[in-house]
Amino acid sequence: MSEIEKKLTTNFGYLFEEELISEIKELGVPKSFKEDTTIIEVGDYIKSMPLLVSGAIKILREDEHGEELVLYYLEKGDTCAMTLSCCMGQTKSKIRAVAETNVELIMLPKEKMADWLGKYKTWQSYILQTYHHRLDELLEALDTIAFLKMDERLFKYLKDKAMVTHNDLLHVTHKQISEDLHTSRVVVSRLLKKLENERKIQLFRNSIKVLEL
DNA sequence: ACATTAAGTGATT
DNA sequence: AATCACTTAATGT
Repeated sequence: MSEIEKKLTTNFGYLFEEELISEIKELGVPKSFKEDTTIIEVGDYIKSMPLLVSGAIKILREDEHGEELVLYYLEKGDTCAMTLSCCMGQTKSKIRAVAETNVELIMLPKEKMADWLGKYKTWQSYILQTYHHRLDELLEALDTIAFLKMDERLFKYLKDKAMVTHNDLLHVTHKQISEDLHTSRVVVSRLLKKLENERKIQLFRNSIKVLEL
């Protein structure tokens, strides 16, 4: 049994019945992406659906000028709700997915999606749960942008990032953060300095340590 | 030694 | 919170 198959069993074994797991093993194509590589670009047509086996994926909204904004992260056991709607309809992706860490995926042929919905109860509830979960995350992202001030947004961003990477030391520059939050580098630098004075983080060149988790 | 990139800061809108 | 203009510090060639 391959490494990825083992991980599949550990991460999804309790979710799916054995039959479904073995179908996934048979039909799924393992794929991996290195940190910081783009997995899905805005406008891509989706031909298969990914199951996230390990690592974390950052989901971004992007406007026509390439200006971006982080929406939420996917972690192991998750799948992409955007892909689901793209697989069902024949629409293009409206989001960008970038590997936050090294990532292992299993790509499932989209033709099977509808089949499995009828065939496997566990699959059905997994898909519904995914939609539910994503809708929640999206609302949370909306609240963050609408109601939180920039300094709170920034601190939340850092905490989320530390959470999905399982590491309180973040390798990121002020410029990258400003792009993810869709603001300017100067603002990020100033607010980070403020957070450091409040003993919530520690600043280094090219990295930030989150103290209050 | 020089160029480039990251980060800090005052002033203005 | 954004932008400009400038400085300082670290890093690469």
